[in-house]
Amino acid sequence: MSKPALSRDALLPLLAAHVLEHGLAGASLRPLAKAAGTSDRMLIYHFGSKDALVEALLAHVAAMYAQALDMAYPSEPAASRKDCAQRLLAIARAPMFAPFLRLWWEIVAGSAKGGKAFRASASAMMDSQLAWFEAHMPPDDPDPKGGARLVATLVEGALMFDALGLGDTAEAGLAALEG
Amino acid sequence: MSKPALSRDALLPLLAAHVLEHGLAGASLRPLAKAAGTSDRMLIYHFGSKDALVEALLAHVAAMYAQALDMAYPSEPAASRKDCAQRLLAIARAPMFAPFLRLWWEIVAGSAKGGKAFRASASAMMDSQLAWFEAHMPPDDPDPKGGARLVATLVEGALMFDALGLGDTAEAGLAALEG
DNA sequence: ATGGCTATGTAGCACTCGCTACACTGGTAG
DNA sequence: CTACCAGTGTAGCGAGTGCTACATAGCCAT
Repeated sequence: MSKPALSRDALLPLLAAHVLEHGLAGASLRPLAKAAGTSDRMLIYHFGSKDALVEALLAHVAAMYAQALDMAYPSEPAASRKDCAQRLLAIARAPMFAPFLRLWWEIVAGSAKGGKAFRASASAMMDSQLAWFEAHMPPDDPDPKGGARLVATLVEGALMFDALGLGDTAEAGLAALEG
Repeated sequence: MSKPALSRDALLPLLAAHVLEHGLAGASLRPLAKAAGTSDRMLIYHFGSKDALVEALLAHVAAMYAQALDMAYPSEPAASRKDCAQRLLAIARAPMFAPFLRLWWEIVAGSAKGGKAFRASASAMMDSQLAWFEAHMPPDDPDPKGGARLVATLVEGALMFDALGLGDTAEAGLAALEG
């Protein structure tokens, strides 16, 4: 109420940009502060602690991601689930998403290790994505909600292969899908 | 030739155990050394540098993983790709694999960021897994190799949802698969 | 003007990091 | 016996970590 926390909002985009470029793991206060044009002293002042900063940062990145998905909205409806998965994979592979994906796997790893903030951010990003996927399912799909989850599972699996440099395997997997 | 590097082999299992339990990200020399009953001094002595240690460690973990897969070999053949994916997912969810999965997502993240050792380890683990999956495909599958890649994509995607605490979504996705 | 609030700069603390210098052991080869 | 050398313990270096103490500048209400 009385603490509008002005500067957090101004800082977060700059911090997010730095993290998207350099990764979250090795992000320490002084480089982050430098990237945002301020000092470590002020980051702690505004966010209270590094943990709180990371939490706010992850929430911000999730919001950025949701917005980026909206931007990417081209999309005639797909002909089949397979077609849908292949199209969505192609979109996710666009260069603009590469930094997000690099960060995404860090978030998944953090979430797997039990990080609360990581999991919250991951859920937010996944919710955006599932909703977006659901909106792109073929119009004649008998179970769009389940289909979207299937497609999401496929696309995420394929993106994992991409992250490993095994894009071919991802292609082969999707190609083997019936439909 | 003349440097058999005895102790590396004795050290690696202990180091691997520590990393599987505590994660790779925050693994620094002194705790690692303590877990292995030696000193940071000796770790550097035996491995040359921390990077080299991590590289050896990841290779070792990949070998452990391949062996763990063999141990888990129960397996009547599956009735369908869907059945296959669901069975393999159930196996991957067994408690004995939980530490591997936690570490796995760290490796994926490291690989996505371009880490050479991470990628090599990930490829080794993925190769084991693909071979194992291929051996568990339904016997009447027209394209076992492609099918195995499809199933792997599905299982990895589902495991990612698990890591996010969204096991239900993973279930829903697999359930929506035809067959 | 005065006091209190938010915001900021400068220094620094206690700690951990990867890594190294130095001294010393034991065993083995000449 | 001597010389060497792989292996090990102790101590420490320089850099970086999250965070804090202290002083101070500007602003706004009394």
